[in-house]
Formats: sequence, structure tokens, C-alpha cells
Amino acid sequence: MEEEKAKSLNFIEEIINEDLKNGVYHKVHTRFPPEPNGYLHIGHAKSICLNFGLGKKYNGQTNLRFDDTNPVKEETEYVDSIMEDVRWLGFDWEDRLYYASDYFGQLYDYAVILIKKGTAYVCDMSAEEISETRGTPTRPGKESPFRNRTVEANLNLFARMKTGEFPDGSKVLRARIDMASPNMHMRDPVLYRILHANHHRTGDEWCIYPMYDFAHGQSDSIEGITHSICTLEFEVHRPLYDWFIREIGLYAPRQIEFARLNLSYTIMSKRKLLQMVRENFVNGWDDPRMPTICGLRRRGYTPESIRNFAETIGVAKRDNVIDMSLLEFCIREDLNKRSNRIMAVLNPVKVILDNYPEDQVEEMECINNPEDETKGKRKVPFSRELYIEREDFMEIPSKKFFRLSEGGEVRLKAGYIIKCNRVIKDPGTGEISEIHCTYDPLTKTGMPESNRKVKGTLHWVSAKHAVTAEVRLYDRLFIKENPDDTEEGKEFTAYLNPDSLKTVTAFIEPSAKELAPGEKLQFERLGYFCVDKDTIPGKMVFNRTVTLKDSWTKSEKK
RNA sequence: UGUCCGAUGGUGUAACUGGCAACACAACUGAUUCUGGAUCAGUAGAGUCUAGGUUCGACCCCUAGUCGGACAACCA
Repeated sequence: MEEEKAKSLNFIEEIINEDLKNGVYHKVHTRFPPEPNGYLHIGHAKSICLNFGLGKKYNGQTNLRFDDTNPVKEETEYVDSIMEDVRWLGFDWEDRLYYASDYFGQLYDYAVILIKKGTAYVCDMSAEEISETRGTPTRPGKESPFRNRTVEANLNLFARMKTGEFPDGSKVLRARIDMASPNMHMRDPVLYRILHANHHRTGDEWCIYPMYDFAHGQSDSIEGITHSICTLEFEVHRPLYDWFIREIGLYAPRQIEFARLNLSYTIMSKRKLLQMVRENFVNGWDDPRMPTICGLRRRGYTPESIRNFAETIGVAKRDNVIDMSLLEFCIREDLNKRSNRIMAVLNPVKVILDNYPEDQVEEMECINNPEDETKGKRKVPFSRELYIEREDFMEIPSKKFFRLSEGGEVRLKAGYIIKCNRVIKDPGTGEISEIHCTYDPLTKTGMPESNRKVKGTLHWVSAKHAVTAEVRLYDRLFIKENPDDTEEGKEFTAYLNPDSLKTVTAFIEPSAKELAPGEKLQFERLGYFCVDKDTIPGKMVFNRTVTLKDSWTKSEKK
């Protein structure tokens, strides 16, 4: 069994196995290192599942570390949401919660080591000057006039940077590497900048903050990380990552890069998600149309489905765009097994059973989940006046229409077979207002006659017993793929789907009253829904998680 | 006119490290069903970016191209 699994290792596992075999490392210790500057999205979920999954698979450990080296972008709100989301996904960092800001003192000492070695210096150039003298990818940069300051001068200046003597932007600490390096990141990168800003954890203790490159590898090293897994854009940073470790003389983790997740019709940039929230294109980070973990959660996704999705998409180094239909498959697969069925009518038309006694009410027995016997049954009231879905009736049926039509028969789920006799239309609009039918008393579910073949089965709700509810029909937020391509300034407005959120008032069978926020169910033939957090007694609110298979694309094709 | 990385069906990921390209999603067909769902059975779809080379044999190794991505924040 173990050997069979060994056949389909991903490239990261191959590297790890190789390292373990060669004794480069003797254990596996990974970390998930988000910057607390926004909410986590499905792309982070891939990384979380990867890192924590590897930790578990190799009987190792995984840390949660906040990469909080830029106080102007980071907030406690984000820290809290990230911890909540990681936990919700089902992962546990146990007692290994860290912050890069925990290492500010240590990092400062590392910088001093470099200064003493002559491989770091204080530079007085402005950001613009540094940028100009860095050159371009194809042209080498120019050396800073401050590059050859003495160790003593650098030590003195760096200490004074720390004490707050200099204004923001007036000086930086840079590594002294190679201004002609073909790798831009090796052209005397900035290690520390002056930022008189309040940090969400260290407050005003520091006014100089390390850059990502100077903090990340060292943080990995301090924590004893063996495999530091990050996304592809950090590939060109790896020489620098290794350079700092070597130059300071630290234990060396191995950085491995993988391709980040792209989902069709979905924006996965934190910056743009933030913009969507700030400019009210959506109603917050947990808007169910958002690809954020909290959005998916509110939408009705389960942690299991997301973990399974991450597992299914795999991990590699080539750019990829995963089709939404795979994510949808994963959630349907999970919800199909776990969610109870319930009857709801979103777009009602009244059906009157002319031969059904005026005041009679029957309790029809319904199976809660045909996929799971243990979920039991429930009673649903049935009476003379019902609602069915308007689309489930067609006066003149087309050849492939299996549902109710004039003169035709259809089965009401868990009820009777009915036959349509006539329809009444609104004289003004011409719209059908009532469908008059007769029911066949011998065809009640369970009775011998009920086995009679009829072409279709409809879901229904008793008009006088139904509960009304607000149902939010979430669709994809974007109608075009790769909205990232749009020009600056209107990144995604052009692609926004005006129908991404439709709200209808639906009629639902009375058992809906018992549901609590967060509960997931399948509206018979309509899709998977969950009870929204906005639900309060007397006002039910449902979110559509996902439609049943294919109906989006089918309706698109029409 | 640079450095680094990548290239396998419509989409993703595999291929025992050189042995006749597999799995999942999507698509299609049929069976079944009191959900046009689910389930079950089946079909189609790539010869692995190109051109050379090594080899009995190449998705895998070598050479040269082509195409795509990343890199020029005091962001991460």
C-alpha cells in the first residue's frame, strides 16, 4: 500500500525523499507563512493543505507564522481571520504559532553580523535614486556612493537608524553583493528601511523594519524549518535566501517553489480582492461570491471539499488554470453525501387539485437523504393547493419535456400522480395563474398503484403550510476568464457579472423552520443551499452553494 | 536583449527514473432511479512544443530553437 502511493509522488515529495535519503534533513518541518494584510483565499488553501499535508504525511510538524514585517499593511483583524480559517480548514499548528516580528531583535543582530563582515552598509540614497541605480534586467546597476563606508561608520549609522534619529526614507541598510548581478535581487538589496509606524504587535518599539528577503529565510532557519515551500515568484529570490543564510552562518532550510493556483472566472490577487471589498463591488470579505475561505464557508463549502480539491489539483511548477467545474464537483460530491433533501419552490405557480377534499391535509413521508439511510424520514404536509416550479409546467410540451403539461400526468414527489386538466391565465398578462389538476388517490407513494410509470417527478410545497424564505442565488462574480488581464484602473469592472446575485422569495416546506445557520441541504432538483448567518427567527435566509450538475453551463448554451 | 523557471488530450496531474502515455474533471452514449441529481456501464479525445542527436527502445538523457511565465517596491 505504501509502495503504491510512492508511485504518484509530486515533485516536492520527491525532493523531500531525496533529502531524507541523503541525510540532508532527518525530519520534515514546514510552515505556512501568510502576511496578515488580507483574508485568506482558495489559493492559500492550496498552500495550507500542501504544507500541513506534508507535515502530517512525513510525521513532521507545521508552523503557522505571520510574516508581519510591514506594519503599514498589517492588522490584527487579518491575523484573527487567518487563524480562524486555517483551523476551519482542519489544520492544527498546536503550540507553534510564530510571528516574524518575534525575531526583530534576532534579525537586527544578524544585520550587525553582516555589517561587521563588510557585507552590509548604510545607504543614504533616496528610494528613487536606488531604483535608478539598480539598472534593468538587461543592464547592470551602478554602485552606491555609500557602498564603501567603514564598518565603524555603518555600525554607528545603523544603531542610530534604530534609535529613531533619522526620518523615514532617509537611509536604508543594504547588502553588499553585486550591482552587476544578472539577478536583480542580488544588486545590493535593501535589508532594513526606516518606518516610523505603529506595528500591530510590537507597537512603537521599532522604527526600522526588515524586508521580506532579510526576514523570511532567517525566520525559517530560526524555527528549524526543513522545507520552505513558497510560490513561483520567489524562485528568483532563492539565491538571496541562500546567500543570507550562508553569510550569517545559519542552519539552512531548503526553499522549494510551486505554481500558485489560478481558478477560471476568479480573481486571486489579494490586492484586487481588497479593492473589491473597499469599493463595494461585494459586501465584504465573506461575501459568498468571494474566493476567500470565509466567503466559501458562508457560501456553504465544507472544509473536506476544499481539502479534497487541493488534493485533486496536485502541485507542479507550470502555470495552470483550474476549471471552476472541478471545485464545483468537489463540493457537490461532498454535499451529495451529507446534506438532507428538502422541497422548495423558487418561482411558484399554483396547482389546485380539484378532486382533493377542501380541508384535508395529509402528512407525506419523505426520505431525508437517499444517499444515507441513517438520515431518516420526515413528514411534509400535502393539501389541495400547492406550489410547483413555474418552469415545471409547459402548455405545449417540447419532445424532451418530462414534466407537467396540459392533459399530461406527472408524479408529485412522495405524493400522488396528478393530471392537468386546464389552466387559468391572468387576463392582463396572459401568464398562467392556476393549474387545475386531478389527483389519483390510488397512486400515493407506497401504494401498489404508485408504481405506474410517469415521465417526471416534481417537487412541490403546500401553499398554506409553506414557509417563506429569502433565497440568494449566487452565481459566479465574473463572467470572463482571467480578469487579471484588464487594464489598470478598471481591473475587473468590465467583467463583473450583473446577475451574480439574484434574490428571490421562495416557498419552502415547513420543516425548514428547524434549520440553524450554517446548515446545508439540497433543495430538491434546485441545487445545494445553506442557511445564511443572516437568518433570524421568522426570517429564513438561504445561500445557494452550487447548482446541481451542469445546469449553469446548460442554461448558458441556450 | 540578460538571468531563472516551465512546456504531456478541452482542464489539471501521473507515467515504476529509458520499456508501447494513465487517473480525475469536463464531454458524449446506454442502464437504472419517485431529483433531467446520484449510481452503474461504456465511448471519444493527446502520441508528450519544434528540429536534430544518443539508444534495441526517449515524455524522460544531450544540443539548438520556439512559445509562455517570473524578476527592475524602502511590498510580501
